[in-house]
Amino acid sequence: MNDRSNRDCLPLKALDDRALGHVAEYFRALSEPLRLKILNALRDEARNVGELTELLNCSQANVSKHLATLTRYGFVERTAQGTSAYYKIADPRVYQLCDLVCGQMAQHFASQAQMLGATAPTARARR
Amino acid sequence: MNDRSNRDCLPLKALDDRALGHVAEYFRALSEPLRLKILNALRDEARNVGELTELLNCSQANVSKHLATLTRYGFVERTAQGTSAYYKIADPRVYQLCDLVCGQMAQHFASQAQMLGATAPTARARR
DNA sequence: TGCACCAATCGCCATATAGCGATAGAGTAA
DNA sequence: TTACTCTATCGCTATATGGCGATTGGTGCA
Repeated sequence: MNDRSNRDCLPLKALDDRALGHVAEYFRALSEPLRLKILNALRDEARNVGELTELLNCSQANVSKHLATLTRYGFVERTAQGTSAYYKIADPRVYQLCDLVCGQMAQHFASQAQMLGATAPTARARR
Repeated sequence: MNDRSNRDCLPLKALDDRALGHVAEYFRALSEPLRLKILNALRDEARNVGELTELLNCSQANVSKHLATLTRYGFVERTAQGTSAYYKIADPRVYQLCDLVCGQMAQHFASQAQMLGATAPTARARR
């Protein structure tokens, strides 16, 4: 890996194939609703697996699996405490990502709505 | 803060399940290396499918399919020109997303390396 | 020790999708 | 028209992964 250079940010443009694959994996880690829910639930406070299982209304096995994914990519941190495992947000900047996406989505939907309103009494075209 | 203060950006915290699913889809659209390559190739200029196929060294069918995905989520725009279809970036802010991810990844790797360096004389693990 | 609880992992199934070759369809030039 | 080019789509296979129930492993308590 010839990855010296800037400490905190290589622009996407300069990424080689391997690094680009890592970026893709990073996005993939955020591409599951349940994982986003977990991040949401951890926004203000650390929680253990049982609490998350109850909050998210799904199986404990699933929560554990998704927490493992989030941990692997550095989104959350694990702290053992008795027989429990508490997870907390490791890097709050992940919310910047999500909020940025929300903003772009909102604008995308708005422009789509505008386009539909402007051009189409016969909607459905524009494929 | 349950108010929607900002017009164009609902914070992730306030999203209901459906919207959260959309955010996840958005991230998923960016979770394929080939799609990121396409966005990279379109960073400075519009290109048609044939050009992209050659640049990315993969099948034309794949390029078309991925372009359809990127179009569906509003990342690129299609312009027919003769028998060709030219694609260009629709919202340059997607690069903000990618660069943000790159920065977070870099920091993540750095802290991992530091952790390994502190605890492990056997380097090479790096991941 | 034995029991109770919690979390992580295993095996399995169902689904989604990236990739491929082949083909259809639209546009252009002869 | 016919022939050619370019793109989009179809059918298919292989792979990845989310979800589930069951199990294992670890910790604390009686």
